Amino acid sequence: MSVRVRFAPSPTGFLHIGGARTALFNWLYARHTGGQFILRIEDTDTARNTQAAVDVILNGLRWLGLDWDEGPLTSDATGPSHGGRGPYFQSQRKDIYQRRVEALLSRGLAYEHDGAVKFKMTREPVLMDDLIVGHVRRELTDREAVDPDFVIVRSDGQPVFHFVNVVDDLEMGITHVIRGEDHLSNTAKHIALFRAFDVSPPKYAHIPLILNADGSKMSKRDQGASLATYVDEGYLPEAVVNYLVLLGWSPKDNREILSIPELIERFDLPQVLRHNARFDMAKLQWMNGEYMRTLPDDRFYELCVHTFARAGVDTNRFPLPYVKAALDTCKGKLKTLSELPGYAGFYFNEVTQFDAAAAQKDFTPENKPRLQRLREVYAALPEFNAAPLEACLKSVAAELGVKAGVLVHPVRLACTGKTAGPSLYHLLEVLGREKSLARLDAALARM
RNA sequence: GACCCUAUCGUCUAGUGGUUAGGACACCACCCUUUCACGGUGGCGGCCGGGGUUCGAAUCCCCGUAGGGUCGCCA
Repeated sequence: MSVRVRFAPSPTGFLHIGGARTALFNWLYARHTGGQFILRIEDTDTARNTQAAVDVILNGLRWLGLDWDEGPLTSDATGPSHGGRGPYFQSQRKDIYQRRVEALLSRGLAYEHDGAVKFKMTREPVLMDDLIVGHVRRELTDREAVDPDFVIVRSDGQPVFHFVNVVDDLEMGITHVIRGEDHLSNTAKHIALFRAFDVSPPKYAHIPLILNADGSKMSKRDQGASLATYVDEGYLPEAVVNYLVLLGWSPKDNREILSIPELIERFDLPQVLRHNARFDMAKLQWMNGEYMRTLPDDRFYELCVHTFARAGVDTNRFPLPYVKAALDTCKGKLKTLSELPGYAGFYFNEVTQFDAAAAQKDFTPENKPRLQRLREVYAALPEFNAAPLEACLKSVAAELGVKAGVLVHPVRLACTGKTAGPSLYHLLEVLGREKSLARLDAALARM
């Protein structure tokens, strides 16, 4: 029997990073086994479920590169979809739920109570055999001992989560339910429901949760809880995917940077850990830097141009070769794209602000004649290229009897406004003689 | 309160009875580079506690403790 897994988010307006990982694990399992990955939208909460909220989910999955074999094609609940087990929006499946409720009612497995419909839950402990957690014997809690039955249809006619979730998994032929461990206790209810329908439940695999850095539960409000944060802050989807998969899963051989094809080949449920993991932003940053460094040039340019555009810098005003040359000096030096405008903005904007502490130290009266001398030499340089620029600076330093750093630091500050940035000689070459000398002059005027 | 899950460096993890407890991120030092980043070398740092079982426990069992989850006419 072919594997069928699903990701069934509720469109609340954002995609939780934990949800993204759940989707990833499901997707990887489907791809690993040659099965189907199904996307189902649990939009029963009509009050807050909007089409825009569905787009957040669809776009988030697309950004991560998690394509679904069955599910909606657009965020329109009544719109087109892929697959023969639709509709894939719960809001469009009311008659299916209705039929299932009636079936339970007619067989005496559910009953009406205060206008709602309650399911007759088993009084016995439920045994589960989880692919990750193992054997679990779920006893009734004290509250459940008083009344184990639970509502499956509210008095307003709306079926509840536990019910629709099970009915859909059943109708859609889901074979493996891979979801967060927060659902482990509820699984007893779900298993009982499957049995009431005379079908054997799917296999369950409960994955550990992602916690905040301090070990507390990661909720919507917490920094970094939304996938959008990583999109906005210039992370690469491949880095996010790689980082996420390592939270609760291990390839067991000390390797950490793994490509998607490698992940698909190696991912499996038995290697999923049982304990929760804390989110470590520093490690994600490191990993993002690793991916940034190996990005193909064209994609790097494209991402950089977008990043500048979002920061209000239109790089299209500059000749393409200039833009590319400028970006080439940044390649491999950034951990995230969001650092780019601050790192290389000087290529596209005038430098009006200088690092205060550095200016105090470098823009001094005694440095003025030194910089003036270097300016003269640079002005007369036949070729304004990195190699001669470096050689010249060094010979001027020697002539002046100072270390190269004495000239390097003020020049960098004058041309970029910062103390850190691309290789000095290469950035001067890209900037060109005219701009470089103008910036030197502006700095000299301040000394 | 009840029920369920979990527990190795600060963090992510390897480890399934015998290892000097390994790797990665972070941190520190040095090298490379007169910026930053990368890279290289070295360092710091861990089996939650207590009982068992065993010739021998990070590994198995029990009890604590701690963290997380669930007990809704939320999903």
